Amino acid sequence: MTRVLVVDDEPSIVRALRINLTARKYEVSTATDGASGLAAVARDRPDVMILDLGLPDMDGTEVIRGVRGWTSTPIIVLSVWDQESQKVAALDAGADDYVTKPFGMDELLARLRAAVRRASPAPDEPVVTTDHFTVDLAAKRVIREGGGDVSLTPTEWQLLEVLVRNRGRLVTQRQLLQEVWGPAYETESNYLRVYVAQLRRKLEPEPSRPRYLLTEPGMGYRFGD
Amino acid sequence: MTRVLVVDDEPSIVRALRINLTARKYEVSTATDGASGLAAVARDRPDVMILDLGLPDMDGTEVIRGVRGWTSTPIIVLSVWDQESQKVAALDAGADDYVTKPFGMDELLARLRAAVRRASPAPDEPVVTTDHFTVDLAAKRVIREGGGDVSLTPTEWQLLEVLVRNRGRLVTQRQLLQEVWGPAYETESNYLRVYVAQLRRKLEPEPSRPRYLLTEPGMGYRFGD
DNA sequence: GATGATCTTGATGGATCCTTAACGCCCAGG
DNA sequence: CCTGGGCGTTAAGGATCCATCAAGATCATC
Repeated sequence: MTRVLVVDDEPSIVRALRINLTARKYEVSTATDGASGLAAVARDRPDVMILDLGLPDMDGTEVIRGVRGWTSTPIIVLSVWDQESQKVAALDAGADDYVTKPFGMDELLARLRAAVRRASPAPDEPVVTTDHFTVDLAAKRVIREGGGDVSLTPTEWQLLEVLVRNRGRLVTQRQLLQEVWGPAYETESNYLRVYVAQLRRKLEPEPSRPRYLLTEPGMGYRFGD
Repeated sequence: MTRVLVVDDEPSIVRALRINLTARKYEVSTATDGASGLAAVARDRPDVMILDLGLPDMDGTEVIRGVRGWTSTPIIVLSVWDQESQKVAALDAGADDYVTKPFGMDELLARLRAAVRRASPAPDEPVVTTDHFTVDLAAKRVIREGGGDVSLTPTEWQLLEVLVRNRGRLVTQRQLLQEVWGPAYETESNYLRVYVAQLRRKLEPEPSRPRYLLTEPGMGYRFGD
């Protein structure tokens, strides 16, 4: 069954969507602000997300970016203002489609079907290219600019993968340790230092002056392009 | 590698497309007006064409007709005007798909993939050739360079087939075991070692120093060209 | 039922990787 | 000036994983 997450602060809209979507055999979960919306995406792993841009706590594009950082779940944006700039910002941030309030339920359902259909066949894994190397997440390969493959151990690869999937964003030590080593290792920040150093030796042009694997003192690490 | 021709007179659009497409392993060529666009189709023989309707020198539908005169290369049309009539005209002239600016890159990429997929009835190249042997997936045969068939047992063949179909990509042990032996054998990584060794004896010029059947310690195997 | 090919299973040595601890550096605060 | 915390670096063990070999079990074929 297709899971839909509705994030909107207007109770009447949420109720209308819940009724219509449930009647059409969608599994519906809801949130009423950006923060709990992001949490709901992580928790429920919906197949598609319907997001109101006018939330009380966060800017809509921030929510989109927060979701896009780690999943390609389709996002359909709702907004009352028919402003082209806002539309561009939302789409540039990674939204898949855009519906202006007030909307016809039939149109929304059609776009919902289209979004789910488009997303299902091949959710392309990203390929990240820098000046010095290319990371191919699907092939689990790192190719140095100029030919040679870089061979990474499983742990090195997992760590790099988490950082690359969140590229440009800070990833906390706790999050890295949890995703690579598991929840029991949240405090073993020593592991991070060892493995970040190994990755730097293999990837950075000047390992002692990192350009891609950046330290945020006291916080965590960041993959910067 | 899939070749994409971008015809658009807006430098920012061309740049954005070039960056995104190149990062996803497309080969990109560009043109900034209709006449040079038509010339580029003839010269580069792209696998798919992205065409802006608002070109300075020609009407978009004319460009489409010019291309359709001699090839069925898929055409994805871009336009800033969301007018139903123009959309119909472009599609009637022979365009395959239609995207309204501003567009989401994910959507465009999805439509691009769909267009390429529709255009190529034989999705997989059934023959893979290396310097030392040729694998014919359709005929289920391996021919050594210089004549002579290599005879493989059924299990050896299945294993080779999975690796070759994913050539260049890492295939995890679990995936290999699941596809060759079935879901119940996910942990029998011993089987893999035995059969990879047999394949290496039969295919590799130096079985002890593999060139094609590569081990990724802790993760799986990879067929490298 | 005999034979040969194929598949499973176990054992061994060697290579690779993970963990852990120790040390030095830098910087902020006392 | 000293001290402590966070970070980078290195190296050595122990654990894990891999390649190889060989022998028993299974299967197909006649």
